[in-house]
Amino acid sequence: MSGFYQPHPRFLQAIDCVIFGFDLEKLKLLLIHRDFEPQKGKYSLMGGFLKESENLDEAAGRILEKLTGLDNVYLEQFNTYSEVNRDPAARVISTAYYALIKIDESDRDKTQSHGAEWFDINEIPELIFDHNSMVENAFDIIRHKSKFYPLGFELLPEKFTIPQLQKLYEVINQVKFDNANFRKKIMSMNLLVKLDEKEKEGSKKGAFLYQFDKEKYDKLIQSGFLFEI
Amino acid sequence: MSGFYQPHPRFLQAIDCVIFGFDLEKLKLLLIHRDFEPQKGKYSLMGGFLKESENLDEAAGRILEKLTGLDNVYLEQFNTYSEVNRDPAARVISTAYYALIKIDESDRDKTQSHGAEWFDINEIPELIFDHNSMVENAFDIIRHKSKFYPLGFELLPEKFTIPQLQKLYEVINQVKFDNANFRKKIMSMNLLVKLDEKEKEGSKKGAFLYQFDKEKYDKLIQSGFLFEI
DNA sequence: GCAAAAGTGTTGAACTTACACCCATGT
DNA sequence: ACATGGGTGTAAGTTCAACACTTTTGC
Repeated sequence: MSGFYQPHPRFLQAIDCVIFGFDLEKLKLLLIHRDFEPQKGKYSLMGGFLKESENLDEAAGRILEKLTGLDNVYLEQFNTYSEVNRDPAARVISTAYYALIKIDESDRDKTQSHGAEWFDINEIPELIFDHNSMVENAFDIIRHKSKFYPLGFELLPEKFTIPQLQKLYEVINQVKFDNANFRKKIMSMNLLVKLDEKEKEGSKKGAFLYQFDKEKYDKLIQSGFLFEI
Repeated sequence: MSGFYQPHPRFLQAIDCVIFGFDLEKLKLLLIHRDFEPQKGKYSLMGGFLKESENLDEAAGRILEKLTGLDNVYLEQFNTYSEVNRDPAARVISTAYYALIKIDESDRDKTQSHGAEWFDINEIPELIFDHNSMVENAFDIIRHKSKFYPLGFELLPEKFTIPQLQKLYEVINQVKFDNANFRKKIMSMNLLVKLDEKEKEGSKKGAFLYQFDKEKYDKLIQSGFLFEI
């Protein structure tokens, strides 16, 4: 039974993670300052190699946990990179994932011990191999996908204000929205639960905090509802 | 330089193609009746293994050409499947592509010599391994993507009528559209060139033929236009 | 002449957009 | 008291969905 595939070549299989975060001001990316070979000293995405005992999703989760301490994170495969010389040291196929994490929940000790730093999405340094392409592709995908799926809430704290949510969509789409209209659109979906607390950092008046109601969203989806920003 | 990655395992890397076509009535998929092991006798997607000398896009193009004789086809990677036991014969990672082809241009001799047959998308038989999941995933993606990108024209002959275009979108989305409104929406985009010919098979009156103007589309995109059905 | 599909026109409802305006509060 | 960002209201413009209607032709 195991003889059919003998003549075909085998490849090293890597995983790279494009990790997005939002600090309530800017969209950020978590990058590694490499103190290991190859390309020691440069910046890169967090990555690793696939093991015999796991699938790619599991490997991506393992790698992300190692860096951030976070489990149960929004993590999605988006492309597999396979240029023959993408990695000059060896033929490596790399499957890329993007992760959306809540910065405030990540483990600072872990990220620091890996030499990881947050970069503004508009100020990404030169990265190794094809990692800059991976970042661009991932950003394009979340920009498009965030319009039709409630991805945004993965990047915000559990409790957030409407202006914070608006700011997030503005930095993702690199546009300005009218605050009155943005609010109306979001509210008309009935997906947010208003809390009795206010957030007072951002303004003198303070803004009410809300939570995303995932159960309600799942129910609405069943009945044909389309999320759209 | 080549010693860094030594301890990591290597994997067989396959490519599988979900090949869509439209016969002006139904959305179809090109499947192989396997007369080879493993799983001889069952149906599967067309696939193959990655070579040392090529990347995945090139491999997918090669495999598609072998089956259909077609070059320069709309072909896009959409997911990499890596379950540990997805192929019981060996650990194989498979990157899946979907192709949109014009049935009338494919090489019948080639497809027949590979034992390939067209199946209605709603009547797909049981396929080997995880190929049924691949088909479902690919269909979901083209359904979504065809709303915002002019994918449909890849499936139609060079010259087509508005009712044919409408029928295509109806079978992709499994809905019925109002013909007056569909026509208005398409026409308002100014992307079709009306020809002086009529198509007389489909009806007594006959319908005018049109061509998709790719150059105009590219120009409009530059200036911020959004295609949407 | 009638059935059937191609193609046009009209209308009210729904949704967007722009913008004026009020509210609460720290300084 | 006033500047600042939070939050509400409204009117005009645009798009959308439903459907009535006309056209052409093979039988």
